[in-house]
Amino acid sequence: MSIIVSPQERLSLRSKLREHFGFKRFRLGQEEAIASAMQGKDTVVVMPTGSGKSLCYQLPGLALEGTTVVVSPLLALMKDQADALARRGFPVAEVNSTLNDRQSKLAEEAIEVGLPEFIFTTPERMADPEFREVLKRRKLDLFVIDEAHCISQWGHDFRPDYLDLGHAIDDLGKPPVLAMTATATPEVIDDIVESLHIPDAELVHTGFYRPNLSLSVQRADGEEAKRNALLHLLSGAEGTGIVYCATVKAVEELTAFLESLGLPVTCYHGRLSQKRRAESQDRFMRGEVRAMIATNAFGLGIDKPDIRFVVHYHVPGTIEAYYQEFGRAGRDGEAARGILIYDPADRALQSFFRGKLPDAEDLINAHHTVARLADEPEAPNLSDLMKISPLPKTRLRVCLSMLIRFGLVREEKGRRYRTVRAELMPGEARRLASRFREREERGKLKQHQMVEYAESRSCRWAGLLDYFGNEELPGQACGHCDRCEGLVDRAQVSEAG
DNA sequence: CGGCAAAATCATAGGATTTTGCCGGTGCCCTATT
Repeated sequence: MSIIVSPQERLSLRSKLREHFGFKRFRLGQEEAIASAMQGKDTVVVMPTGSGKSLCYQLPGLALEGTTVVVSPLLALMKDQADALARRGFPVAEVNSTLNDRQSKLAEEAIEVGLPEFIFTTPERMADPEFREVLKRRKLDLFVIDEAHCISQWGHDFRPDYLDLGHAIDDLGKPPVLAMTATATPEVIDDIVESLHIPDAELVHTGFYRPNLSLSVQRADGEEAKRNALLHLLSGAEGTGIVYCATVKAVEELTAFLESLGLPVTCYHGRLSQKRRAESQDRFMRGEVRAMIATNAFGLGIDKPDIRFVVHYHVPGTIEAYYQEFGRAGRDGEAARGILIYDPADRALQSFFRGKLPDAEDLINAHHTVARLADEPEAPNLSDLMKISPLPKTRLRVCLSMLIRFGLVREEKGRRYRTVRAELMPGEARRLASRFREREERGKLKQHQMVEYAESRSCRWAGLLDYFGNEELPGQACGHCDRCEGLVDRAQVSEAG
């Protein structure tokens, strides 16, 4: 870490910590991250879940003069954070689709007069030039991206506005940027730095090792074997945990199965109504169930310190996803377990989910769709385009965002689109699409590395730390994974003998 | 990509084999109805 904190600065930061939050001391990494942000530097913070990342933006946001913008991936997450600050008496504003016209107007007026200390919003809002105009009238002291790995994880094929944050930051006059995440490989950090246009960012990294989490992999072939393995685990496990499945169908079937055996479980996935999600999450948070059966929709921002186990019922797509998911266990520092139930047959599903980035044909299709409506008096918006496009909605949006970045389409007021040129030639489209090949190859490799982890014969933690960038274990073996528990026991026996 | 089920084919009439079709996660936001 290259951030120097002078003794005076240290004193001043600590007094602010006491004054605003009532804490006496900083936790690992916080002081460096805060000092960097306070000095107006761009900063990337990589800290495990539950180690106090939020404070890294809250303290500078309060101490510095100006308004702090916080970009969050989920409305629910945003609400939690905004409410927490509001409870401490700090003025906050949320800007997102939950506001009606009147509320939007009020929020905008409040921002214009500089009332909120913190403004919480989404990458989609940041892509709106009109909203940026409102922000431009204020002095911004810090621009925060929470869960910044989403840029790399979602930006390319799911939420393209994540990739436009760099443009938004430039447009706002480059306020100091603070990007925070719990999970990032060196490549993902590069991705973040590049797409936010912050090449000289300071990196504050507290490491990935979580000695209270013990890891294991259980091979089980076929549904029956997997169910038995899970039942065995649940019967031996204490406390509450999460069981991750890859599909909604699997979540529902497994939940029904466990309930039929009288086990108190609940479930969560993206196809449940908001109401049922909230109910299910509440039951889990209150510890009323043994396990939450869920897809990867469940997890971001879940702040339950005493999750005792995380089981993966299907092999996840990448080691990052895996680390992030099992990492939700044991935030209280007490012992907890991460167990992967591994059936090689499940790999196929992840190959599908890896999906493919737009190809030349998709780009031509999207461009052609915009061109077809060029003669209309008003430029088409997304819903106009969707009516005549052969592409599904998300793919169309991703293609549009790419075409804008390539300078082939431009966006007009009110999220309307016009072609810059009447036609996109196949050769050119192929050339553009070929830029995504490398990313696709990387995706394949990442999936392969997850499989290698599952099939590995060496220490699980050593493998993970190596994946995240050569971090070393404190000792030879971690002593708490299925691969080296035995070794340590034997070593201790021979020492004793 | 690959598992699974239904449909089609083969070959010589009930059943086995091959082919085809379908499905699968994550959330902003906006708009039209209740």
